Amino acid sequence: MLDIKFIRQNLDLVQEKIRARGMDIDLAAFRELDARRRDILQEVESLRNERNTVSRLIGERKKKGEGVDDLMARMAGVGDRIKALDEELAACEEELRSIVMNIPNVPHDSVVFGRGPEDNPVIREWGERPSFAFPPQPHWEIGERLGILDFARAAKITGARFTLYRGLGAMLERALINFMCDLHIFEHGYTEVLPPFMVNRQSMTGTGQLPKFEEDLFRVAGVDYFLIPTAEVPVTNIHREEILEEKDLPIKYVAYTPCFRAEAGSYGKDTRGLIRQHQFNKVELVKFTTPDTSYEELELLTSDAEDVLKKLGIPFRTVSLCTGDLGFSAAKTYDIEAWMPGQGAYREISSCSNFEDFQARRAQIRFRPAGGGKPILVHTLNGSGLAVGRTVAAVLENYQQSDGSVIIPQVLRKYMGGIDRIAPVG
RNA sequence: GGAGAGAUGGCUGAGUGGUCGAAAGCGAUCGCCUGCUAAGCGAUUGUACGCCCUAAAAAGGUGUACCGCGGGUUCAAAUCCCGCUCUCUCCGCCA
Repeated sequence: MLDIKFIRQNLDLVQEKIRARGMDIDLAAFRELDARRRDILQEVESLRNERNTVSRLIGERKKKGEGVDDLMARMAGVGDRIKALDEELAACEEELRSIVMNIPNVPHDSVVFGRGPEDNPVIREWGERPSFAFPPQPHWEIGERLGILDFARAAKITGARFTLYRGLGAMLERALINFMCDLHIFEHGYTEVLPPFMVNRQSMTGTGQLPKFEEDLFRVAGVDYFLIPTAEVPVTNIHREEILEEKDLPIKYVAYTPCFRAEAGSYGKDTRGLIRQHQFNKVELVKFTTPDTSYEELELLTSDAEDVLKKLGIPFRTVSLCTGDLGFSAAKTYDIEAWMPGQGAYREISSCSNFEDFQARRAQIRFRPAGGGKPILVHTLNGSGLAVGRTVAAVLENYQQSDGSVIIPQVLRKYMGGIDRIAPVG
């Protein structure tokens, strides 16, 4: 969420930035509620002041054995008035809060204006797209033919948008998870964490999934817990309501977790293959930084994620999301898109964002400056490093051979007992 | 699942209705002392939201709230009552 004071002082700017995102929120209601809140606050606080003063006086008089009837009479009804005003204030603040919680982050100045994905500028491209002497197959066909991806049985076990990995397919997924984690831990200096896969409502609110996006989440029956849609949620909330030390920043975490998404409203999109699943594995990078280093750290984080594709030898391009495509909480986002020859398209495989203090304010994550002084909100960043299922898809499509087999990229072989190829059975 | 104990500031820990935002200690910061370090002495040391001051901010002044969370009783609640959450101990069950 944005700073209420910032909204109050920059009402027009905020209004304009919301429009650039293609949203329309009327801030007139904000202005009105904000003013009313301060009026009520002043009234109730002066009443409280009176009550505190008189109560103290009653205490003193009683100690001396003097009468207090006149003071008691004066206080009659004051309590009720305070209570009534408190209720009014609470209602007012609740309304104000729901407006502010639904205001998206302000895009960074470097983010270009645009309506949707087609307006995202390409920042860089890497790798040479492989050429094939045969029509390259999409990964779902490769996977089913090799007997390593079984969508039909997953549908029987659970339903649509689930996958059963089998044999070397399961091993490939697991190898990728280990390869990615090791790379980020040993070469990029991240600390590994393994968080809970369910979180409470407060955590979901802290990172911005709630209150606005509840329909995208799986909720656990019986308790108010949610399955995590990304490790960003539990990992960012590690430091919720904490004051960190500046010397400890930046803090860099890497976490492998499964992710669970309801994918409401995506019917008919990406119905085949590993691209859009209700459950998928992801290795996530999360950083906590000072405000003046967060954009450098975003570049580094993005390059850490790109490094995975470079080491796997998979061509990709990196785009910067335009205002119309930017997520609710992000100030700036780079999407890394892997080349998928079987689909003849680049597909998102990682999304790296700087949230500035938007999540930190909701989650109250601060740091104490090195020289002392008041705590300052940290900047939070995260990015996929990478989405594992989509990486399996990219490996299958980029490394497919004319005989129907798939070569295992060199860097993964030590994670697969030396196996260098997935060959068709028989 | 059953029984019991607990939750107070950066940390330890006192406080069972009235000048308690909260003793004491530790830690931290500043100053003094000291050849250096240590020790010693003195001072300062929570967060949020209003208002005043300010061009604005910081600083300062002032008010209010916060002693796990939410309600209640009372002129007055860290303190009494109710509900909830979490932690610990014991018992049961269990991967």
